[in-house]
Amino acid sequence: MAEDAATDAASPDRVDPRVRRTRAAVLAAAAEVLASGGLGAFSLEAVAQRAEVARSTLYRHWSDREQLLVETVAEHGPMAEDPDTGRLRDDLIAAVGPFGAFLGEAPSRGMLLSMLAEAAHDPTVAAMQQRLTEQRRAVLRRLVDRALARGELPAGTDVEQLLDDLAAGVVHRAFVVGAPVDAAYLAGHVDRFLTIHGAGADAIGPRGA
Amino acid sequence: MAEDAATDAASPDRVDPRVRRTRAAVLAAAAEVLASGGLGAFSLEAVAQRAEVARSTLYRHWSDREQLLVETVAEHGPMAEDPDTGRLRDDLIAAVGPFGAFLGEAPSRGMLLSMLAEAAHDPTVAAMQQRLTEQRRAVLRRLVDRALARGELPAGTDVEQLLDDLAAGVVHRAFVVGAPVDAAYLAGHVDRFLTIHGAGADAIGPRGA
DNA sequence: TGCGAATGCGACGCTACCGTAGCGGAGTGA
DNA sequence: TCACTCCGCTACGGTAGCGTCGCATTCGCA
Repeated sequence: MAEDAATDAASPDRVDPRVRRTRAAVLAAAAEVLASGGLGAFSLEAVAQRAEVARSTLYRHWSDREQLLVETVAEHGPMAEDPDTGRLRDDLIAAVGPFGAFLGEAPSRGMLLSMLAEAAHDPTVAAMQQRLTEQRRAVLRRLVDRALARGELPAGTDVEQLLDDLAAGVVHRAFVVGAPVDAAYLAGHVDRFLTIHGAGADAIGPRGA
Repeated sequence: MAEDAATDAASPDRVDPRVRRTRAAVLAAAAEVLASGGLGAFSLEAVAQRAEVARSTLYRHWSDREQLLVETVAEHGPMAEDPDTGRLRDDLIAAVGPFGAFLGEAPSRGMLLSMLAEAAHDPTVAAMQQRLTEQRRAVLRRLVDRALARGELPAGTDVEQLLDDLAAGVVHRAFVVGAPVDAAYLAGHVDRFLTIHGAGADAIGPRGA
């Protein structure tokens, strides 16, 4: 399936540039379609047209609609970095920022919601969704663990609870309130939860404040 | 449209029991279809079959698919009571409990997610969704205001923030974690946020504890 | 320049669903 | 009982999307 190009020669990294181009264009187009029109608009016809690619070409790279949907969503999963500014607050803002901006916009929010909705009755999508969530969470957990080791947080801190609180606020704001997850919100949100979880006063607010 | 039966006679409440039965059966079936298969499975064919009703009958009560979808979702919106136990904690648990149980189950969770996904690119659904959310929020706001008047919460309490925190936790647990919003979770969640928001010690935990 | 692979194009049959229509039967209320 | 309303059934034309196929064309690479 996906390793067709990798098995035909001794150099597995060599991929026909046409293939690379086509796949990239299609996946980008698929994400756009999903974002703007939701699952209902996600037809191979629409994707092909947007990608300026023949519909038959899609079947040369993905076995069916489901396959393309899954891979499209998987592309837009991680969205988290692993900054190391030496200060938990700034690490969190740097890590969550891009992802928050992403799902704070209506189109991408629609895409993630479509995925969550699909996951509710499709084990394949649900498993992938679970995997992506854990992936993002792992990044944040690393940041928090480092801060804990530095003594920025009390020794008995419930890390999982902290991560839940952090994610809950962002998710609620994006999905329910429908407001942008911008820098100002994020800073306030992070500060609030650092306070709640007993971070020292010097760990909260803009650095040096 | 909907007031056909109401305008034909002097007694506006009288509705042909056959109509009442049919509408109820269809709306229930529609909710089931939406919950189990998501938006993709929400065809009039499927709804009619599940409701054990002729497809043509649907067109006698709803103008089109969209109409039926909106009314189906609107039926399952409020889900909030207005208990008055005299204690905020118990009020909140009583009010959120049924709704939490509803969206904690996979099928109904799927239904709400489908609606949210649709709302992301359909103004009609978005408006309705917004209305339902505010409706639920208003119930909770009333409880909190009462508690504030009773002195259960500090005078300067940020009520909207409290409501956000409450909703955020529930939404995150149901939609992202995918865990049931049961009584045990809810009690812990409410207690945590009452503590955070500075409620007196006697306002937290099981009554009398 | 020439070979092979990837793509474009158009067509095919198939399925599912939409929205409409008309007729006969059955339930409802006076 | 009788008129009226609602419903089941069947069929229709139309649209949209799926997945497949064969052939011509273009592109990448040696």
